[in-house]
Amino acid sequence: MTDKRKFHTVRGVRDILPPDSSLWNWFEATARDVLESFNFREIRLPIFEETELFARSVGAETDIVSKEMYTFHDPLDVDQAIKSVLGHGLDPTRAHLGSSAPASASQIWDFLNKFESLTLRPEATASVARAYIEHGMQTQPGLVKLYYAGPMFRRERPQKGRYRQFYQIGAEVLGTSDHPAIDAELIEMLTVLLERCKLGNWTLLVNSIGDPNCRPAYVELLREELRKVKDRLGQDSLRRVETNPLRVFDSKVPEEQAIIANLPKITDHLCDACRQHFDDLRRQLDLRSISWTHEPRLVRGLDYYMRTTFEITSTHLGAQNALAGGGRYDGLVEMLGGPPTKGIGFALGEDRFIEVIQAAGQISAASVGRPLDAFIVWMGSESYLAAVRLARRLRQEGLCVEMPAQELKVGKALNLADRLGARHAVIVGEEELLTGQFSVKRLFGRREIRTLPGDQKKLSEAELLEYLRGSGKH
RNA sequence: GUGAGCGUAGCUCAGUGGCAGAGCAUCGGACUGUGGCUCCGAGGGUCGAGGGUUCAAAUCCCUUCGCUCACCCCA
Repeated sequence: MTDKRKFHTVRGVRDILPPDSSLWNWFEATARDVLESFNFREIRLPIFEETELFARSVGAETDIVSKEMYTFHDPLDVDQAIKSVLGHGLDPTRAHLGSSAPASASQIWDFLNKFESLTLRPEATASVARAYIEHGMQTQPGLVKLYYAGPMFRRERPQKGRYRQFYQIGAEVLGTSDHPAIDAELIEMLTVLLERCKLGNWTLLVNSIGDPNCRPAYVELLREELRKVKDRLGQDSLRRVETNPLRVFDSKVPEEQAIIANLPKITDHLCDACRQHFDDLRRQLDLRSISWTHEPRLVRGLDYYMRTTFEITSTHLGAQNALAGGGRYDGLVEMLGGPPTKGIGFALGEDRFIEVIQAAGQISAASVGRPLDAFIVWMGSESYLAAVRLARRLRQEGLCVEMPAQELKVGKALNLADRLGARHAVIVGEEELLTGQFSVKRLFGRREIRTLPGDQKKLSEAELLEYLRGSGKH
């Protein structure tokens, strides 16, 4: 008896199939090209890290860390941990309590959590900071400019533009300088990528959320103001007044919008240094002809952000309309045990970029995918050998070639070539073996005008190569 | 975690108490050295799953699972 159960992807993750994968590959290649043109270099990072890294950098109280991470324990490590405890004559199920009471499952879990706890990365800035410290990159000349690409994991309910395994490309600038020109150039880089993707319907939002000098006082002010109107706030906002007043700005409750609009703006309460930095940033954007909108409500969710925050939004997406977001995080590296370091970066959502590129319709999988240059039609065992050799030769020359494994009737073969989207059919049969000339037939797509006859010519192998290479470019 | 909508063939869907259907797609034939068109045919289903009502359930009721969108939050 075989189990007939069908396997399927788990919630929130998905397969990316051809032809869509062509568009993904194009996008990634384009992004790499743009980022490297700004002298960013790729850093390849692990998919999982110590849980503690994310807890410390992203913030233990954030949604990401408190409820969205995929955390697990390496069985070997757990085994070792238990043995080491037993070796000290301790019962692992009781040792943590210091009493003889049996431990509950959750207490045991908490105990094991003290040992190697690993987490699938929910974002990658923490990993970059870790790598920067681990490899002593502060000794490198100039700024350290890195980019990464790959999947991230967050356990959220999926919806349009949001997945549990999603893909990000991010760029980070680390070093001793926090000059606003760095921030502006990073944003400029994003706009170049948007142009390369032929996207028009996007908006750049910028803000400054101050630094440890000025933000605490502002947060307190905000809390005071919110308490005055607390009877008009919803449950979510009410809770945030105490936990994290800045988050009230994220509320989408219609009744609260008027209240939010009247709240004091953080940019009116920046210290001199932060104000200067924000003013300079906007000047730097202006001199690059990048249009921006000051969005005082833009407060990013991760604890490590300070001063500059920015976001690119698109009208083509649903509720999850952020294509990319980022900001400055000057204290992060030091907080993780590294040298005092300035830093800024962004992450862009590949899933969302692809969505918007498809909606814009300027670039498609069909237009960037690799075409099938030739389909080889062969007849009889003698022509098969010649066909195999021809296929190898054409492929060596960089052409994409398909050849049926079994002999097909000519009509069938051409029909298949057509449906596969081949640009040419090359016929190898008795006649061609005798003359040394291959019959090449130009194929037209199913949608093209049918009255055009496929022009057919007889060419030697050398001529054939030339012909296929020449007509491949359009 | 919460709410709403939706689950019938590979895809898009019709069928609202009486034999499980259509279009597209796939495969074969008409058509053994020349494609798209046309025509003919075939395969493909636990009607998401489980239970209940009924002579009879894809259809009505209950439960459950899944998907989608939205909230929360973020890329």
